[in-house]
Amino acid sequence: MSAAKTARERVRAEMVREITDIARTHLARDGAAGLSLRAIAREMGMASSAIHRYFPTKDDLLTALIIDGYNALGDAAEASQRDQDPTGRWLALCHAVRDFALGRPHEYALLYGSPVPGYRAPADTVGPALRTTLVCGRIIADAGPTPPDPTPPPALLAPDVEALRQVMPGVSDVAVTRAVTAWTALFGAVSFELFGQFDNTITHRREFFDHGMRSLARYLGL
Amino acid sequence: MSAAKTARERVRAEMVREITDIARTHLARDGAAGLSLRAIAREMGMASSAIHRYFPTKDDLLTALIIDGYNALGDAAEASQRDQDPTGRWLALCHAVRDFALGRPHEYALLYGSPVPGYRAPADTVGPALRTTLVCGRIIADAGPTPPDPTPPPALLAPDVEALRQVMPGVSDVAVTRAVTAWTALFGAVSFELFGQFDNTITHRREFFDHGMRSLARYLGL
DNA sequence: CGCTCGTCAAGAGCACTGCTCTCTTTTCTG
DNA sequence: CAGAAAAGAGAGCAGTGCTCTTGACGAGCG
Repeated sequence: MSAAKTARERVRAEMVREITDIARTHLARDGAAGLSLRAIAREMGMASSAIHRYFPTKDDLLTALIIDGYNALGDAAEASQRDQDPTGRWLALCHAVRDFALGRPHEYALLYGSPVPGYRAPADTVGPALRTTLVCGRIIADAGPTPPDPTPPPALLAPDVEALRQVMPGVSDVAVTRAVTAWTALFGAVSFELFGQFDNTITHRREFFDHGMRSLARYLGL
Repeated sequence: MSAAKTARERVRAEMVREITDIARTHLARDGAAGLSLRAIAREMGMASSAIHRYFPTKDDLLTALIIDGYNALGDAAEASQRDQDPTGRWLALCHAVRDFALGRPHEYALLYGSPVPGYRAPADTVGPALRTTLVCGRIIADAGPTPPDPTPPPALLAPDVEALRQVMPGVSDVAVTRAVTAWTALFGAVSFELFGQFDNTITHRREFFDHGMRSLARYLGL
């Protein structure tokens, strides 16, 4: 009964798909703020008011695009995990994230840039968003023990570390916090490159990124 | 001859100041996309068209706000450098950046978040933007030699490293690339916290950040 | 002093936007 | 087949950035 929907429901799903497809095209061309429901409706040959039947609000459309974006990045991140060497897996993940960001910059900005003002991410986005994080967690968990750190995390952070350990079971406190730092460093590097902070400074972007991520792999004890 | 401007020029400068002040208020309340030239003009009791005499375009207003923002962050970064211990200076810088971001989130987003679509930063912004980076460079340069890294940067990166050494004279190749990685990690951590990636995950944000930055200090060999 | 010219403010107007409301048409269902 | 539900269309509201034209004001020059 899942595939045998009524004709109405099938055409509705098709409309939703067409709307998001066109929206993605416009997003890639003009960025998030350039998204216009009226322009999408125009391109589809329908009245501007009719599009609100499918996405009551522009935020709803953005949410759909964000979920799709997280899933696309999650797909890429998971697909990158073919190697068995932890360092190789980490590097593959890093480059998967970077390639996604460079290939679909506006979509990446939607996910990891400043949130669109007035927009509050609903709960539906956290699941897809977690997929990429889980890939990282698995790498850390599979890599085994990490060299001891001279200053372990303070006791105050114990509950947070415990919660984070859910995505990387069996990992030491030190490795958990280092993983978070490396994780933020990865997205910091990608965002800096994408948002122009490296303009007029770093020319060999890919090599620089690769070198930095290798350095972080050692920092992680991989 | 710098202070003794004509009366017209003085009132003009005052108008520009008032516009940017009101704009900053609106920015803090509604974010960058919520900025409205008409709303600012309304609050000043002037016609919406008159504001274009001072800022021909919305982008020009944004540029002014961005330059002010970089300078405010640069002030905070420089003011944080009282300590003599390299690790202390690094931590002070990190917390200065984080405090700025938490205190003026929309302004931080303007500087380090996704660029406003269609907006291209003019050259006037790179000078103020560099101030904060220079603080970091001085810390690294003052700290002295770094422990050797098993894998130095590839030869291809030599020119980039050389260019980066301008902001941290006398620093080894390894330390230069590590500094960039730590630098991106700092802003990655701040952006993740500010843009909600740590929601429902990390509760003791300040302590977690502090611990991560301390770990990066050791990574930097401070 | 008078006159011109640059600056500034104001108003109307254009082309957009998101969103709502009403009305009609189409489609599914009991 | 008739009624209900869903979808489309159009008009309209309030808002936006930006332009153009029209007047007023003041500073500098002959």
